[in-house]
Amino acid sequence: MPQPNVRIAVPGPFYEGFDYAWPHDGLAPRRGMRVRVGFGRRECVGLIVATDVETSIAESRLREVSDALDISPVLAEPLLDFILWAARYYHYPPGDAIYTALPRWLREGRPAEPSNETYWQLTDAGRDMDPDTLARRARRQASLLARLQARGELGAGHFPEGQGDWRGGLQRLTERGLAEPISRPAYALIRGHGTASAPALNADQATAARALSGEQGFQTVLLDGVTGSGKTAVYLAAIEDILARGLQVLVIVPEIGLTPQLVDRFAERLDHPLVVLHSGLSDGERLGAWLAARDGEAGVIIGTRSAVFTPLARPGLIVVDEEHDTSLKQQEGFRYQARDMAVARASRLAIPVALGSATPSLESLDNVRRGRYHHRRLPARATGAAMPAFRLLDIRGRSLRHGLSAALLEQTREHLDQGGQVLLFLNRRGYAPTLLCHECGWVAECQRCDARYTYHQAGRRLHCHHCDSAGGVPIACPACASPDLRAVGVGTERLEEVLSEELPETALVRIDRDSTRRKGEFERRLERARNGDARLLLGTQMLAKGHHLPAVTMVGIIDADQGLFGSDFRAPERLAQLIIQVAGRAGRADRPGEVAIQTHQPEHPLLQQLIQRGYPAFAADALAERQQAGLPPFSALALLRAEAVTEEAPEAFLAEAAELAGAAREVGVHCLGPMPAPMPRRAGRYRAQLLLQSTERQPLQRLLARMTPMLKGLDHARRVRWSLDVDPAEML
DNA sequence: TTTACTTGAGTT
DNA sequence: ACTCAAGTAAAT
Repeated sequence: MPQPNVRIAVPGPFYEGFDYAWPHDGLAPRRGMRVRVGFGRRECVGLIVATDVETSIAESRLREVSDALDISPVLAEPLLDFILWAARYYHYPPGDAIYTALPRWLREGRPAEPSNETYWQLTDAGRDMDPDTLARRARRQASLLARLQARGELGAGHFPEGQGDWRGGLQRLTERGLAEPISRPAYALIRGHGTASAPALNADQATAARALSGEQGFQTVLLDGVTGSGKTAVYLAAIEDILARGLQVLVIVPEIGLTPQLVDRFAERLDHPLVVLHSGLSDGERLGAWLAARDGEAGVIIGTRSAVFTPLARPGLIVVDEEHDTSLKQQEGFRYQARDMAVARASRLAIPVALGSATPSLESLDNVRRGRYHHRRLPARATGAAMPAFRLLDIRGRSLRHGLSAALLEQTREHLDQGGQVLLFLNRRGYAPTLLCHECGWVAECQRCDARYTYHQAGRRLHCHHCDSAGGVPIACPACASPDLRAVGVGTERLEEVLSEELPETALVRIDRDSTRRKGEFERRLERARNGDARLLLGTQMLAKGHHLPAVTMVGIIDADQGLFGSDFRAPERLAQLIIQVAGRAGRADRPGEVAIQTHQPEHPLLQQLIQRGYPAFAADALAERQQAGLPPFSALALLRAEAVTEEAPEAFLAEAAELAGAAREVGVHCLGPMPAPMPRRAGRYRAQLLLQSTERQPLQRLLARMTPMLKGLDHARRVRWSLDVDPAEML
């Protein structure tokens, strides 16, 4: 009798599964179960992607599955099919795609069960015992008992690392019969208090929340509301509805930095256990949270982009917050766009999905125009504060004191004098982006990149922001020996120096990656900004994203020009989003805020449109430009990148790939390149790229489906590292 | 002749 | 991706 065969997805660059015989004595194979298989000379953990397979592999060469690792699928069929669909869409090997969706412990073949955690509860005796009556020598036990009585339970999570011998104390309480240890699955649940009451929603918010409560099945709702318009209140109202119906909600947020505030707010409001999924978790916590989502223990799952592949026992709603944010796109390995995957997943699950932003991506706005997404605007500021007034500061021909115009400084002074708080934004850290010899023009350049070194005065170092290499600052010019080396251009470090000279009385806090490197420093500085200790705030985009700074009355953007000249066609969109997001920090309280933007391009039409008529008008114009130029969302792009230590290999590989693309003869697909990457050499490697552009998605997808599996076999394939980026977010 | 590194083929 | 065999370059 022939054995039933299974097809296994194994990790590695394989676009097809591998067939294995299923052992006679084992349980029935099912899709989504993990197996251990011999693969070549090694063993690996793979996933059953098909059963009852008619294999074309000769019986003599067909190997048998070594071990079944699960008695039921770790990935339920709909989720497995969704991941496989995503892998096909991005032309990424399915085995690797499955691996990115699984917690590490499951990839390693550990059982798909939560580990056990021990926690302590009071016994009846412990409940009645007054901690003060414990022996005077047992101070630790008394305090533990008091904490137990206050909290109801204590576990490892309640004690920070290295906080004494709490285990011993609880052990003693156990011996006295006052406490008892309980073992339970470590699901990493955060208990909601459900104490905060629901704020009254205005009409717009209520309509939006109703659209998300799921009666209509799948629909995509673009929640378009300025900062402070109460998007979170809408999420929460919809989430409460969904939870009340016994379903779960998946919330995708762009970055870990934004999570604590959001998690706190959710926990205060919702009377359901929730879990967070982000890169800061230990492997055990991650598995616990993942299983809590899969087994329905958690009502709300809040996570960064990879959470879009989390299993859900009873899916009811997906929320993507800050849907325009670039960090929703994974930039290495499995390069998926989490927002797009959230919409696709919601569609398969027939549940609603909310995309929230004050500055929606042009892609989403276009989907609204095409009738694919519902547009829900939340125009009114829930707090009632007026929108900020914008002002362009023309700095052409003006003398700048280290990048700071007299007008901007003057306006800053006024606001400070009137008791306001001022936020200055400069997206360039370090002291100066260039170190130049005034005598001969020599410039300090990174040896491994086509980039200049940034001069950091704090550490007296030259630092490359692209490859992280660093060097000392030369005392004299290496080319002409002149000692006259000058820092040219402004970074946040220098701006801080200038500001503290100009405004010596003003308490200033700088927030960028350098000043917040120490653990907890970011929170400390943010707190100084929030409580008003610091009157002048200076920072990079770290400061721009999602932090509530209610006292800010003025925002200054030091250099808007970078965004207007950027090589990337999305640069203006990013700049506009940044300006609006930063502006959202201003004027939240009683006084209207002001936003001043320094630029050499005050007549730039997109900039004009943005400040005169707002983001929607800007977006309409920017979309029209995209349509003119045949750029996304009016065409589909895929970018094939290659890099190598030799200069020739990437281009040679891409030339071969271009030939493959041409041979496919897909009408409407254009092949541009090979061309050097915007930064041709980075970290000692030469980089080039090939752009595939198509008016319609379908022919491009067909082309990629045929071409990608052949790339591995190209003559130069082994001489380069290549990657394919479907719907690239940045053209870098 | 031995040993270190590169290159190519193949994984069911 | 990973592993092995075959091939080549340089150390003995």
